Amino acid sequence: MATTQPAAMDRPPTIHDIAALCGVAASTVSRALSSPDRVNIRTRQRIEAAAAQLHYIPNSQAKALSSGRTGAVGVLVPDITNPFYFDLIRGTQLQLKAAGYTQLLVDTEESDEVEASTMEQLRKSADGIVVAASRLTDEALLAAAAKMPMVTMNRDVPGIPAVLIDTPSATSQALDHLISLGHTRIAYIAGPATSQSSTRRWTALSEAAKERGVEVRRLGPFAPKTQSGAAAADAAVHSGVTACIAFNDLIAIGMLQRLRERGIRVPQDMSMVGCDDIFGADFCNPPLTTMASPIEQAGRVAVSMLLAQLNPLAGGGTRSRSVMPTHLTVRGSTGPAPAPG
Amino acid sequence: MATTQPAAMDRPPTIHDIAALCGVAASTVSRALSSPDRVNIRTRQRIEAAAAQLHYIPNSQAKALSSGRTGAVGVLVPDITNPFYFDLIRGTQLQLKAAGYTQLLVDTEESDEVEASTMEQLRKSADGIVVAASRLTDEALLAAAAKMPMVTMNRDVPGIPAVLIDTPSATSQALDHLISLGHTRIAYIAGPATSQSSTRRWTALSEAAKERGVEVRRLGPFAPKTQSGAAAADAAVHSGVTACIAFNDLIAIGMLQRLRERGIRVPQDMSMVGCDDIFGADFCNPPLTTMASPIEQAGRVAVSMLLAQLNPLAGGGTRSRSVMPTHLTVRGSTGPAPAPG
DNA sequence: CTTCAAATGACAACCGATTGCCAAACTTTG
DNA sequence: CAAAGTTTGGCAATCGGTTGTCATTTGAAG
Repeated sequence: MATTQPAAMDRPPTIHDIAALCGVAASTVSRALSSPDRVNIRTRQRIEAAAAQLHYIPNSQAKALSSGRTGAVGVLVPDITNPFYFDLIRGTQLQLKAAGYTQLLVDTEESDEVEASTMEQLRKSADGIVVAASRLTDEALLAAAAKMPMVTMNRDVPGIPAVLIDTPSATSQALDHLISLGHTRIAYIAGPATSQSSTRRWTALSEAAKERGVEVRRLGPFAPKTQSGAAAADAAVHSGVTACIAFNDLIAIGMLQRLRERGIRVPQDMSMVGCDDIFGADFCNPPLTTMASPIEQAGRVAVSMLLAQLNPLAGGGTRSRSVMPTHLTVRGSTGPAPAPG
Repeated sequence: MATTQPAAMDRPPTIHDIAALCGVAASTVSRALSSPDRVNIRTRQRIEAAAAQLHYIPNSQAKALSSGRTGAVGVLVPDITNPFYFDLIRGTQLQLKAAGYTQLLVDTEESDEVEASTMEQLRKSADGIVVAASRLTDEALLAAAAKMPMVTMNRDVPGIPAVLIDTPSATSQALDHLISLGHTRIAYIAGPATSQSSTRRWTALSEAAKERGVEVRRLGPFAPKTQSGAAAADAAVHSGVTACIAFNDLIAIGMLQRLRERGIRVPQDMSMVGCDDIFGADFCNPPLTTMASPIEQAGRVAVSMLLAQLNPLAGGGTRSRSVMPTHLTVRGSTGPAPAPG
């Protein structure tokens, strides 16, 4: 059965096919498709029609090779299976797609080496990167940022644009909440030693505690996984505190499970506060009081900042810092401090 | 301060830089680095030393353009934020990395159109794809599979290699479990209409129910999200069943929440069975009885099958089908049927 | 009707690798 | 020591676009 289509090709059409079909040079086709006003509108329309007819899709590899722009942005997260990153990834993906970019998502496995080598790799295949919760040193990050446009998430290094989640101030809110419930002996369950977020929260927390005259001790570091919860829970119980503020919800949920196993009631015997309001925080048992923030939006903002760096055309000066608000969401895991004795 | 390094270059080194440094042709460098035995071992060592000294990293775009192989594999999932896919993604990522491939992860947003256009896009930038829970028709999938190597997950189309999770047989186990607890009126909470998994489970379930002489009715379809749980729970209660087998854990967890709001006790008034054993299934309230399977391993197997297609060198014939076992994990959400009346 | 500027489109070099082909160099054998 | 066979390594084309340069066409103005 004959069709109006030219003979079906075994391989994808190129601009040369379009050029042949229209009787123009390949370069004209290239211009018509990328910088439309450099070409006669009628020619352009013919070319566009031919492109549509052939179902032309530009070869991104070739485009990247000759233009130097890849149209891709790398997104580095320490652990894809950490629910905290879902919404972040979703946010970056949506914003990138809206701008016509492709997202290259990489799990750096909580490893500084993997992170560094990934960046090196991406230097050729991405126009820029968004780095969440970097495990690198400030120096290494600065060196990497010098080689390619970068925006960090939850990592504040002078000279590198960043999106920060304001958990430190939420941490103070959490502390006030616990104090208002009568708690005076409180533990901070620390995250990885290389996590700047953890450090910043601890700083904010211990300062606030001093002002308010309560005792906050630091336990850890612990890996940000539910499995760490058992050790953390045991440490908390042993230390004699009546409430814990955990580095994140994963650890907090793990602690809830362990406390339940040990017959320690939450919140009657021990109050728990998590951080991030991840998937699961609202339906664990008891539901977790936690510090929530608009993560998906944070992802979008990070991408916007990066794209502003890549395409400085728009007038507005490039923001180099964006702080996302965080608030305490109180659920069932916090309650009045147990009567002493 | 002078170093032994050649003057630092402002741009990444290429094989030409290496060639110049060693006094050989660029093609010799290319051969030395890719097919080592086509080049004199001493020359090769000189080249390797130079490459190391310059911190040479091959440009993957250029490599792809000239060789036709991209070294990347696309992984398409309908919804990145669905915890079911975390382990799958982790599995594919690990196996791909081990084989020296890069993973291109794409969220197709439960949309057949996005899925189709993504495949078209990937045709140029990936060597093959793993498609999880496709929303496309069999015809569209076959057409796509004809254009590039493909392995599907949880989608059985003759002619396309697939990894299947044996939830149908687990569904029967779940049914037997419920029957042994005295349930006779049971509902299947269906997933998306275009999900073959949902269809396959329903077929297996209704057949098993007929054999065993119990009544199983189908409710839905429901979107595979916790938010759908409310409507599903209401429908289940209204239909008068005493137990539900849900399409997946997300819906089941959403139902648990709704039932709790409505004061319907689980498992005393209603038993719930989920599917997938996702993150959260073990710590929701009550913990969810669910059908579990080695998802991460499924991801690894899918990648292995794909790579076998891409590099047919190894002797063994290519498997075209792999079925992952599934078993019922009983937790607190299932219990004896309520006494009639 | 001529003149000049602006708009347009063709040519060719280039991005950084891969790879077919061939010549030079080497090893082996008679 | 020469002939035949093997390596080895260089040249150049190629992948599919982009982009600088330049010649030509077009239109407007004088």
